[in-house]
Order: sequence, then C-alpha cells, then structure tokens
Amino acid sequence: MSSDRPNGPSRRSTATRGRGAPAVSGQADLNPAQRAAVQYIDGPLLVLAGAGSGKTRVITRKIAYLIGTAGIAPRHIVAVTFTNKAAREMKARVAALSSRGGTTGLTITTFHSLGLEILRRERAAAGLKAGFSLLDEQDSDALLREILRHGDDDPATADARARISQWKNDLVPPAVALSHAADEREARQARLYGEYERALRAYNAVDFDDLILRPVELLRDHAELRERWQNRVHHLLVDEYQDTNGAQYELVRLLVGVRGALTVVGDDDQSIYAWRGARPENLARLREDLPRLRVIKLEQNYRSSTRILRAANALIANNPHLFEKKLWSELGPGEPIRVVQCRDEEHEAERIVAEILQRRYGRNEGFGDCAILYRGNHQARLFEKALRAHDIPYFLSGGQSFFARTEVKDVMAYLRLLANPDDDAAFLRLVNVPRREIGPHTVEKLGGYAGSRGIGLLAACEELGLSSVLSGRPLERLRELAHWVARHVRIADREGTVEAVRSVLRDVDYDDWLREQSSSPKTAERRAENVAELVEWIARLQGDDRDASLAEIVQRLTLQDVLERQGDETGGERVHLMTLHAAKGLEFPNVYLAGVEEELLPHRSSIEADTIEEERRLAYVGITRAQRTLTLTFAARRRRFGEQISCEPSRFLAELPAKDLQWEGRDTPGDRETQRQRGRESLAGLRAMLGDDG
DNA sequence: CGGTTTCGCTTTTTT
DNA sequence: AGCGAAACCG
Repeated sequence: MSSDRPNGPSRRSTATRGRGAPAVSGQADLNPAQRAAVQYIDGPLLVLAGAGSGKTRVITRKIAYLIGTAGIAPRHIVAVTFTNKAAREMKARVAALSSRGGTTGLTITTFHSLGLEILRRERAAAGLKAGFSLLDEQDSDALLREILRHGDDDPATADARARISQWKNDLVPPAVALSHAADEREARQARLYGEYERALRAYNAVDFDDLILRPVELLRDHAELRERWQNRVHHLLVDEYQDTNGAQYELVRLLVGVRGALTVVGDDDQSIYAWRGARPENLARLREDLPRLRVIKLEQNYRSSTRILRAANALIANNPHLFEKKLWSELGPGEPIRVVQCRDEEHEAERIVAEILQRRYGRNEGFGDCAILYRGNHQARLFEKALRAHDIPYFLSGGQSFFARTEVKDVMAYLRLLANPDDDAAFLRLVNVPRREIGPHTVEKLGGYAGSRGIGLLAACEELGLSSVLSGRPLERLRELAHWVARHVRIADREGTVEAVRSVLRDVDYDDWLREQSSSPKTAERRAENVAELVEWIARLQGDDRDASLAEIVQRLTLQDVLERQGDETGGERVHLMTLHAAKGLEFPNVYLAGVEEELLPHRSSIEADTIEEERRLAYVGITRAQRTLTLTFAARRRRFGEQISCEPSRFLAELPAKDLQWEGRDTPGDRETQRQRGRESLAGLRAMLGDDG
C-alpha cells in the first residue's frame, strides 16, 4: 500500500508513510483512471491495479467519495481486506480524508472479522451457544490428532487438515466430500472431516474457515437474514480480490445481492496465496456473474524506477494472464539492478549487511529505507545474526506468532474454558497444566463417561454419575478443577475478564510453572513477559469496550485483531526483514532479495508441484517492492537440514532483461576482505555516533 | 505418574 | 540444526 500522497516520486521511507496528504475536496490529484474508479458508483466495478499504481489510494478516496459526495451513510459502507494491518491502515487513511466524526459507523475489517461479526449476531441461526470458542490452526490440528487417537489410527492423514480446509474453502460439506472422494485415502480424510465437524459442534466451537463458511451458509439458507444483511451493505469494497477463495467469493456475492454496488480491487499478477485456497480466477468470474461489471485498469506506477519496472514486466510476461496490462512509470531509469553471487548463505548475509551499513554511513540513508526479503522464514536467522553482530536495529515480521507460543496458548485455553464450558479442546490442554495429578488414564475415563452422556468434559467432572467410573483421588481432583473453573467464571462475570485472568494466573502460580518448565531462567522470564503482555492486551481490550464479554475478548485475541506484533509504529529506523509474502503491499527505497536460487525461489516444492507461475509472481512481488534500488543475491552453496548442498541461480534471473542487470561478486578473496573492512569501519562509525563503547 | 531420551520431521508461504 | 512428540525409563 503506498501512502496517500499526491502521485509522484517519493523519497519518504515506509517508516514515515501514512501521514497522508491533506484532504482534497476535488479529485485533481488523481490520474484519469483513478478518478474514474473513485467516481463510478452506478454498478459493480473491477479495478485492476498493478503494483504501485495507487490502489489503496483509490479505495480510501472512494470511501470518502461515497460518504461525502454520493451521500451514502457510513454505516452502509463496508470495506474488506485480508489482513488486520491493511484494515488498520485503511481506517487511518480514510479518517485523515474525512471531516471529524464523518465516518462513524463505517466498517473496515478483514474477511474473518466480518465473518465473526455475522456469526455473533446470527448466533442462534448458526446453532451456536453464547461464548463459542474460536480455534486457531494449531487448535484444530490438536483436535484432529485427538480424534485420530480415539478413532482409526492412520498416519496417512497427515495432510488431512489442509484437505479439510480446502473442502471448507470450496463450501464442500463432509457428506459431499465423502461421496466424491477419489480414493480410499481421500475417503478416510472425508470421514475424518465429518468427525471433526461433529467435534466442533459438540465443543461449541468454530475454526478459522468456519468464519467464512458458516456465514455463507446462513446468508444462503435464510432469506430474511440475507435481506437484513444486504440492507445493511449498500456498498461493498474488497481489497486484494485475487486472494479471495471460493467461500469468500460467495460471501461477497451474497452480501452484495442484486444491488451490485461493489468495488473490488486486485491484481492477478500478485496472486500468491493459491496454496491456501485463493482463486485469482475470481477476478474473471466476476465478469460472468455480473454482466454489468465495469473494468478499469490502473497501469501507471508511482513507486519504482523504470529499470525495476522493466525487469518486473519482463519477468511476469512469462506467465499467462487473465487480463493484459502493462505497467509504466515516469520516474526515470534509476540505478541498474544488481545481481550478487555469494559463496554461501553466511557470505550472503554479510554482504547484504555490509552494504546496508555502507548506505547508512556512506550515503546517509536510513536503516528504515532498507528491506531484506526472502522466500522462507528460516532464512531470516542468518540476517538477524549478521545484523545483530553489527548492532543494526531491525524489524522482523512474521515467524512464530505471539499466539503460537505455548505459554500464550495455555492462558488462552483457560480463558476459552471460562467462556465456553463445552470447549473440550481447551479442557484437555489445561487439565494438567500446571500439574494437577490428572493423568491420561483419568482423562480417558472422564472422556468415556462424557461421551456416553453426551456432555462436555467439564460438565462431566461435576456429575455424580462420574463416580461409577472413577473414584478416590482422581475423582477428587476433577471435582476440584470443576469448582475452581466455576469460581473463576463468577469472577469474570462480576469483576471482569482481566481480574479473572489475574486470579487464574495467581491461583495456579503460572510463573512458577514456567520456571519449572523452561530450560533456563532466561526463557522462563521471556515467557512470563509474554504472559504479562497478553494480560496487558486483555486489559486494554476491556478498557476500550467495557461491555466486551470474556468470549468476545478471547475471540478477538485469537483473530489477532489486536496485537500483530510491535507493528508499524515501531518501524523507526530499522532494517526490515520479511518473507516475500509478508512484503506484499509494502514498498522500500532499497530492496535486497536474498536466496534467488533454484529450489528456494522457485521453491523446491513448487517445482515438484509444477506451480512455478505462483513462484514467479512471488518474485514479481519482491521486485516491485523496490523504489530506487534492487539487489538480488544468491549463494553457490548453502546448508539445508544441516547438510551442505550446492545451489544454482534461479531460472527467474535469466528471465530478466540482461541490459538492466549488473552482475557482481564472482567472489574473490580481496572482495570479501574489502567488504569486511568496510563493515568494520562502518561499525566504528556507528559506535562513535551512539557514544557507545561496548 | 513424571521426567528424560530419542527419534523424526522440518523449511513455503498465513488470515 | 533445532524443535516437538512419542517412547522409554525410573
């Protein structure tokens, strides 16, 4: 997403983006295509927006136009993005464009948050009880493993979750999946799918995919409900439309209805999520489903120099296209694109980092103007190490999410169980965390009893009949646990979520458990910090919305509605480290694209699966992030799974225009020494500057 | 039942 | 190499 500035070259780094231009009443600062896209509100519109062509700008300006000029009430406008970050950014930019208070009621959210909102409001129709749990991917994984343990034992179901997710994204229910199964393996997966769905319902829980799937079912099957929502949405705007999957397409269609007031913005060349169900052909499908569809192309790029753009165009020309478009720019040729061969992955990291130092102290550019992009998260390690060695501040995005951490999951499980007594998945997680002397045997018995009575595990703990299968100490322990949970539910009701969490943590002495579990005091401390951070977030959420129930808070946390790491505001003067996927929508003056090798980019698995085109788009996304300089690096050898392998430069390098490339570093020792020397000098400079003598 | 060891899998990407 | 889960031992 480029900033909302008048069209033209930008010297500003991403760190200072978002300040935005002052509100403009006319549309004089838009180019003709952009203006047309903003002002066309008479029917469905598809905006094909090339990289850096100002697509977010068009959406935000259009929202302002819909409110200000077309006179549509903000509460009838819904804008949908894929990431919370994009939604946040869009909100901020719309707010900057509109007069104060003029956007009250406006909805700008993600697909998943919108789905959750619908589910919450239509809970009864969806057959969900209050406080229903939202399972993240790990939770559903654990649930599947649990089902497998009890049912048939088949390790062939390893990728069952992915398959189930696919089915859900395609709106295929278990029965249909089973009847269409191609082979026994798939049939097994389909049966597992059925059991999984039954478990979810029994647990009063939904997973991420359900946040789209279930609203679609609701809107499809209940006319009254559908009308109500269609009446609410007078104009729907969808960003990154090429990333929608089958279910999301259907959700959009159902919300828009016959009115057809829809603006979608997308770029088939930036479709990089096919692996998780995205259907770029949804762009083309719109034309069939909405005959009145108008198509507007945004082809002027305001981001990159022409060399960079030429390389991007040349690369992507090797892909088939749904829509033809050619990006152009007026920014001048700029510097050549450099291709740097490195000895190995360490050398690659060193060279890039040395160069960043050179930029910072040789040319006085900011660290924040530099980004290192790569295919897989594991590649970040080396760069982190090199950056740390030189005391360069960096910002790492992606990697293990905050909510994937054990300690955070533990606390979340407690909260889920408090909100939803049927959440057996949560119960199983915390039943012995910390140790309560309730072992697998006891849990097994409890599960059997609960199953036979058709109730949840927690409820079973309190039933008198349980004494028929359990007795003595184990029974005692289960009863204690149930009473303890009930007490905390009361605390949550009376004193709020935050107090309940604090009480839970105090009661179980969670810090002590962490100390006991962690290998070193240091990691224990880190984990305790994470827990503290979570509590802070909960406190903040409750502060924002006094009425928010425990369940709502937990749901929002699971959606990562908040948090999302230190985020943009920490940006500052830091080198940005991220995957190509995470880089989509961002821009940086200087981009280093690392590991441009066969088996890495394109990735090995994509070569095997013959999905090179998506890899090419990924490379395209990487290249088009660059504003002024672009450096592609690859290593001659690299360590994979511990063993050394030799690497070949990526085929994509051969697809770039040779005249725009400048090859470097057929590694001579002198070169290497020079780089090191430069690095040392720059490091000395940095230290002097900071007055740091450590 | 709880702690330790060993094994095996990972590294594609994530709302 | 590094991490989590099963397997094994006390």
